[in-house]
Amino acid sequence: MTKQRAVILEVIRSDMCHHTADEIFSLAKERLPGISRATVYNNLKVLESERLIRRITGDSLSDRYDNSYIPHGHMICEDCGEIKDFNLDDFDNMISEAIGSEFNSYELKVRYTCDACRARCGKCINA
Amino acid sequence: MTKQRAVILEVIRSDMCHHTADEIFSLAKERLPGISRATVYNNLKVLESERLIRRITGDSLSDRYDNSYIPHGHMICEDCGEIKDFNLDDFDNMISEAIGSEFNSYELKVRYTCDACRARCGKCINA
DNA sequence: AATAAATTTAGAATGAGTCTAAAAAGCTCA
DNA sequence: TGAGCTTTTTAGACTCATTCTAAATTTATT
Repeated sequence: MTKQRAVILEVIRSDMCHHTADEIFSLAKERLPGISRATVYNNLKVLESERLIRRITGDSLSDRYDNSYIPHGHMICEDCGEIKDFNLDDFDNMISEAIGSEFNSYELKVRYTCDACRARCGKCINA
Repeated sequence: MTKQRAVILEVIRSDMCHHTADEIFSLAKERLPGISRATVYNNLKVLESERLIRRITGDSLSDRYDNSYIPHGHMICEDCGEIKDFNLDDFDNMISEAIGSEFNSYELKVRYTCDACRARCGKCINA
């Protein structure tokens, strides 16, 4: 565990946001000004292979990283882009039954409009 | 509906595979040799906005396209990469309850090892 | 300390997808 | 039909996230 790797892990664990590699790079840079982008990418891979974080794909142009390796649902507001975690009871068993096999992991993304964005009347000039 | 758009839609509908934009471009080119990559990308967007196809992200480097707009699960073998569709009973209601809101769409990907790949003994020389 | 192995770094390279501006094809309605 | 307008297509330039590379540095091992 190099100091770079430790800082990257701390950055990811310091909040519940789902940061992009570039955001993680910027945040890590505040503490290790010399850190390189490649180091961030390298370590994100290592940390995921060590099951300390989880990459989540397809929410935006760039991948994001979750501070938990354990699969769970992500709900994404299509208006403001906010991503929140959620869980489904007994979901692992449901999936196994549905696909007729054990599985390694899953990714579940739900796109919706959050309350705050729904409250805003999209048609108003003052929206 | 231009002839380019029609051919692209036919390519996607002609099988149950989940093709990449580049595969669709190659297949369309067999029928319309002059077709351009940009046209394929443009039309994939148009077709999805018309709810005739669905883009699926994060399975590989490039996005893939599903010949159905209706959300359903994808099971992806981590060994051979094959993607198959599957469904979960009453899943829409489950999600709504879990997130406490209506939603627009979902994406569900399960990574596993398919029977064929599991049958192959990864350690054999003749695998 | 000496050697080997792993990590970091900067910058070049890759590649999916987007953008642009000009040409072509489709519409519309007189 | 055809003049004028809109939409689509095309080729190629461009963007940007990510990967690769090779040299320098750090860490681990004897």
